Amino acid sequence: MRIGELAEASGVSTRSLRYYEEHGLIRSTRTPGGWRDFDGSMVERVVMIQHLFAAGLRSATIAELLPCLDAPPAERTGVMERLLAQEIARLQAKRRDIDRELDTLRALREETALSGEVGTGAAAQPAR
Amino acid sequence: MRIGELAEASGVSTRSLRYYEEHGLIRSTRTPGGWRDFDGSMVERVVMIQHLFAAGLRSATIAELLPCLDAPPAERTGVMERLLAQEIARLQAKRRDIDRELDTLRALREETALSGEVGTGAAAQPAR
DNA sequence: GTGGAACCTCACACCGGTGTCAACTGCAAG
DNA sequence: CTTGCAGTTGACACCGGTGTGAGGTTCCAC
Repeated sequence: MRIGELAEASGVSTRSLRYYEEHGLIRSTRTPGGWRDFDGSMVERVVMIQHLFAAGLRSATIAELLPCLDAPPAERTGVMERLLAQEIARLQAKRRDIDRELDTLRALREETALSGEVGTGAAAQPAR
Repeated sequence: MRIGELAEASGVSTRSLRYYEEHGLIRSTRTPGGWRDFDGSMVERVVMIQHLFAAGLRSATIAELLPCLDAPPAERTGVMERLLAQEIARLQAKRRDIDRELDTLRALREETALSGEVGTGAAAQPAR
């Protein structure tokens, strides 16, 4: 499939797809005329890449991580596992930040609503 | 207190403090010679601003939000409440995103660990 | 009154993913 | 063969918080 199709199928701009390729996140063959030709499996991968970007990973990290998807299990290295663990930890930290700020904002809101009531440590965790 | 002290006390660079002031996040008086003079209460505020940044708020949003901290409750407007509610909603959404990304990464990790097991929708939510 | 640290303003650079424009070429339908 | 859309590369801009440096001024301790 060509870049326009992939863009439409994955919901990512052609600009971004070229960027992904340039940075080794996706691969393509070329037609004799130089047009990119993508494998259908790239749709799924591009979507995942988007998720990883959304999670705050940078392209270099994703590039290191992606071999997990391609390589036969035997070749998966401890490096990748460490990378994964690291990213997971990062996200967990971020999650805690957000929780803390949610607490702050909720306290602020209660304060506003109650006109002066000082919410010391409000904000229980409602089910997600 | 002057900018260097505030920087040290809050752990934020003087550059950033000037930026915060420029964008209305903190205020200062000036000495006759033009040096910034910060109130001691700014330390706490700067720390909070940092947290809000960490949670992904942008300076403009923080600037709109901060009056909640200053204004006596009586003067708090519905606008602020709406803003608060909006940011809370945004953070909650972000939190859900992060949870989803954590799922993705955890699934990837399991896959790696299990050598080829295809994790379709893995990753239960372990207590935070 | 003087040295030097701390401050001032202004300006430019960076990161990294994406938008956008320019100038050019491939491909397929008429 | 022509037309025109879709593709190609390359370059520049943007966002927003921060680093950095130049060139000048203020403050304070000696």
